[in-house]
Amino acid sequence: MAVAKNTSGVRPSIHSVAAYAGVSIATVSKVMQGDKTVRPENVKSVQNAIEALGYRINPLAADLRRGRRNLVGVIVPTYDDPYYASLVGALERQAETRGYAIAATSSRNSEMRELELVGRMEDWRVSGVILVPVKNENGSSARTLRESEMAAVFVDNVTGGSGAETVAFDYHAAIRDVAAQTVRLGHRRILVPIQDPKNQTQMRLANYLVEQLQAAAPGANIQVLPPPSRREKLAEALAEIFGSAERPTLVLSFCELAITLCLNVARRLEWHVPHDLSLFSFKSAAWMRAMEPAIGVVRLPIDNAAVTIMDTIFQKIDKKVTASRDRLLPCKVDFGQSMTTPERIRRKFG
Amino acid sequence: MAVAKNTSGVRPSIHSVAAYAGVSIATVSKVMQGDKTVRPENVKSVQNAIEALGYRINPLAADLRRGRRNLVGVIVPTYDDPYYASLVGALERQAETRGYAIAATSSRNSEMRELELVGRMEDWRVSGVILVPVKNENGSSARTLRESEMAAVFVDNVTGGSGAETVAFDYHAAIRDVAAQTVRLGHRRILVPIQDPKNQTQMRLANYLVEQLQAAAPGANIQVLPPPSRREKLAEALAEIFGSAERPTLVLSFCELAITLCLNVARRLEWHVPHDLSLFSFKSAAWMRAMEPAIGVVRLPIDNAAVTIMDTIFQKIDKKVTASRDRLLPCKVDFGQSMTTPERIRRKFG
DNA sequence: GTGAAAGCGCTAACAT
DNA sequence: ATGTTAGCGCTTTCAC
Repeated sequence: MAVAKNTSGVRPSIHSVAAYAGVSIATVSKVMQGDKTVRPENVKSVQNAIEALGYRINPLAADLRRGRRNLVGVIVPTYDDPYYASLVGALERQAETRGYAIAATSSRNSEMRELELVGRMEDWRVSGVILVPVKNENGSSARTLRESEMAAVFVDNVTGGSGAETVAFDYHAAIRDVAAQTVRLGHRRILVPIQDPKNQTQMRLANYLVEQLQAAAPGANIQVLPPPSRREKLAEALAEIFGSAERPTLVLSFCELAITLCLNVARRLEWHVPHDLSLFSFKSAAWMRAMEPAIGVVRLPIDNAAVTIMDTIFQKIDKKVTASRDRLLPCKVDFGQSMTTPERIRRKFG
Repeated sequence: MAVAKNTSGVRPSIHSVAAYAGVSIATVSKVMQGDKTVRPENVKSVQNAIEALGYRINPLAADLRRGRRNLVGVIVPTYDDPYYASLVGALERQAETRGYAIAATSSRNSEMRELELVGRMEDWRVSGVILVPVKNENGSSARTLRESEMAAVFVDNVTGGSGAETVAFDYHAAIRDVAAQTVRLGHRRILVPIQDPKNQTQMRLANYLVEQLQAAAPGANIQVLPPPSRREKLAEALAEIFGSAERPTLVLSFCELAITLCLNVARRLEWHVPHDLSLFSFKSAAWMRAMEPAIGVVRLPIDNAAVTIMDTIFQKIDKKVTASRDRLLPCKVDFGQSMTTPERIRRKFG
């Protein structure tokens, strides 16, 4: 039956409920936490009081008293990376499945701010922190975090082997796949555009790619292309590269923009992808999959990652701690139709 | 001078600081809030104690006592929309400028969840809530929010004129610009793909666009294309539309995917954009700007929006309340090079 | 200018 | 099974 809800400005406290129900606040508290040792009729009258008054527990008071909160902090470098945005959403879902909420923050790619945020999480008495580090899990904010009481999991930008709990994507396996396919197809002139030389993880991966390629195809011509100081110059740089006699037959890109610009070059020169130019992107975007031909991409299992991350952090929160592990999640390489052998390219351009 | 920091597991409380400094906790509290009535030497010794002990205020306790928090809740439909993701980041910055933090959550496009989140914000005793409604500012969560003690601002998916405080983008002006340009160029066969018929705001805007076009170009053939049940069917639908004799000369798209697919069609049929097919996208994505020719887009002033939103909500928080207003932010129409007259199309196809 | 004391709303011993 | 009580760490009167 619907009851007239409390309509005054002040929110009812546990005392109001106790008074209304004719019991003590301890009993109300017990009912709130589902304690089984309360007489059914008292449970009933407390529930009535709660309903009538529109009572809701004050988590500030409860958490202050209990000394801990069902809250995990999340720190990502930026929301503007669709993967991080998606990760935050997935973590929110996972946390709520377990009766927790997340406190999401962004470090804006600043290690200094990252450190501040770790401090803020400590102030907020969160149970754990999920940190996607700006750099890696060995910086000062990471150290502070590990030395704190809070459960900590480091995600994505990690080196591993540092004794911290980490969850990352197995980019290396993906890179090996792509390198193998590259060599199998016979490409020997390869362009590798990168997005941001300051992104340590990306640089390590680009280097790993180059190593793999050079090991499997000795003497291959591999050009790593950092972004020019002015973004608009990238188009010019690409135009020049593709105008040269030693033009690449394949682009393996860490940079979304470079993919777009390569498509522009191809269209202008009436090259067809993949027959005149092969493409592959390590960063997946929806439009790349919708293109014809579909651009090959690496896709990250974000939802799986969120599950793994939350499993991991709750093991630590619940003190079911074993040794810390580096967890590696396989990612899916989807070659699409954007890579083929460079034969036609050779025929066409010599 | 560096001092040995407190290294025990427990965090120092205001009592430890008071004891260390040889003053009362009231004095420590005053020093923490910058009260001017404390003797300089006491300020000094309290600061020493804080430094020595590594004291940090417990915001849970402080906020519980004070009855309010320097926190504003943010509820967006999803983080996966780049605009919302970007908005959350911008709001985070703005809030922190004013000494506040945000509590970001996503309603996952569910009005039910939106309502729950409003309740959660109330439980959390936030000072205000910034709500990007799933539907509009007249739903039950919005009503609950307006009836609460919390300052409320509704953003983006709003109808206006409801007496609530709203901040939205002036899509209508942008649509009028695009419609005017369309008519000026002489297009009379126009395709309008939409992303999601359940998105009320988008539907209203699409209808407004159609009205504008029909008013300015009576008898024009305007086809609104909702997404097929299976996403993959969209390519087929487009192929069919562009294969017909009455093929559109212009696509005004509310759907990013449709733009990509139109480019595919154009490439396959060897049509050039804009000479054989004109394009415009109401949703801006980075790759569209990098294309050659650059696709015309509408860009939203997200940073301005964040400033306006925070200004608005702080006026309400600080009780500098006047009447509620509907604020409209101009957005930038950037036509790029993807629209031209349909002359060549007529010549080519009759 | 300072400190004692009350209390924010809750949880958890502990006594009954 | 229930109630009393003592705090959690802080802010804020209000005497002094």
